[in-house]
Amino acid sequence: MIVTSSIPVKTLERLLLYRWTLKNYLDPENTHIVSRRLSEITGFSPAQIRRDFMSIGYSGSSAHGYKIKDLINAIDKAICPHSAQNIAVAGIGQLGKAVINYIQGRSTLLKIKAAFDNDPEKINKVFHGVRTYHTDEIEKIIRKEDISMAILALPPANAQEIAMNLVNAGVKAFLNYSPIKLNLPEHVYIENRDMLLAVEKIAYFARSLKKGTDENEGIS
Amino acid sequence: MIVTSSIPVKTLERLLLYRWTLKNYLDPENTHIVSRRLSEITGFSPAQIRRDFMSIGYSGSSAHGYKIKDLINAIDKAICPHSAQNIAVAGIGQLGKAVINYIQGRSTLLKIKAAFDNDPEKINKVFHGVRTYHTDEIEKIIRKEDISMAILALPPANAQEIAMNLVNAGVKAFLNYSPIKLNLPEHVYIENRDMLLAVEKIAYFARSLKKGTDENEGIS
DNA sequence: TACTACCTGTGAAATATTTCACAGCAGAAT
DNA sequence: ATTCTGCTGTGAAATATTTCACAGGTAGTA
Repeated sequence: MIVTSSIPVKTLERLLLYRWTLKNYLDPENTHIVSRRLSEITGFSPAQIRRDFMSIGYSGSSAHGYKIKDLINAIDKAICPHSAQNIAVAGIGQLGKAVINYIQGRSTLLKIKAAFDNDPEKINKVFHGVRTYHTDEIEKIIRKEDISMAILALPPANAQEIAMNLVNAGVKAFLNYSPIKLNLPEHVYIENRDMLLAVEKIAYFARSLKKGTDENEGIS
Repeated sequence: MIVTSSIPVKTLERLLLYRWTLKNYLDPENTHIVSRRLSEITGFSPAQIRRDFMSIGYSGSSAHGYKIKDLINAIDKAICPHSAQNIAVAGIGQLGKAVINYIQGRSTLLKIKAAFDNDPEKINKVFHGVRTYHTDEIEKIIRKEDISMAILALPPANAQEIAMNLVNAGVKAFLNYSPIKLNLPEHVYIENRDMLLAVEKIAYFARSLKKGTDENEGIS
């Protein structure tokens, strides 16, 4: 058995997107898909798609392309959880609730099991099946619910401290929507999703494309 | 004068982060910064940081490093708007409101000028200074307010159609939080931010890091 | 002035990622 | 059975991105 090293992050991201796309595409009419078609849908090149599937060891047929059901299974095996992984949301303001709204129920194995906040008003309220606890209870609840991931949707002032508490309780990976650079131990994974930076990024492209007759005019 | 071609996307992202970091770092004590220090804060290597600044033509001093104020200006000149750019939010549910909450007021030149929804309950309400209009008015409002960018926070069912209406009205770039692959003309820029994919991504790392004594065990 | 320490800017090397291009296969058609 | 078509898998090339490593600069110190 070949024990390959880990999948490159970019490949991982594409695989997740293929998986999601394929689930939508699959129906009795469409049991198979060829790389060119998937390319049209996702925007990645056919060659890249084939290479990505190669990287997880899935082979298609030269006549019908890839069998969608098997392909999804292969992606699952390579990069999706085999057992439940539980999530906490820190900060149960508008964004925290939006995240719960958005995530909860969309995955069978990834579940939000608790929310944390320090506003007494919010404690013990249940939203979409998620109970909010006081941040003092992080240690206890994280261990009790076996939570290994957290989504931060907090005001920046508290984010660092609360993230550190979560790490100490056993959280290994963060999705950080708070506009702050977290300073956490090396072994913790952090994915930053600052909305303002995202808007600034698209603003750059909106400008480049504004009057552009061609696409290359980043700096003038 | 050298008219370089456009900045690579990854460099752009880092520059935006430097800019934000530097703004926080700047105070009477810290007028200058060296690449090593900025590396400690941002996690990018000193060589990369120097090269990024090189790419926008900003030079530091070999004695004191980079003068923060000038550096921020140089980044502004290279990648930030020189005049106002207006934004619309499509879908004024929990996520749409969270986005407005988060963005509005954090940038002087990027402003959310309108929201769209088709729930009659929401029309004409004003939230953080942003009025919600019916989606039928997209064409009119986008042109009136000179909006070139849109943030999509809609249920997937409507997203494609509304995005297309926005494009027809003149929107050039999208930040898409709806879990859907948009099919829009080539010249439109789309930045996808599906939250579920983001969670699945961190879940992958949470697993790899769970019991790992070393960091390379993506597939076992 | 001379020496030290530490920094930037950058060519060149290293690495990572994507694309090219084609051999080889499998079903369809005749 | 043979030919045709269109697809996958993949070595090799191309491209993009990051790091190395060091020349050269500037301030501080004696």
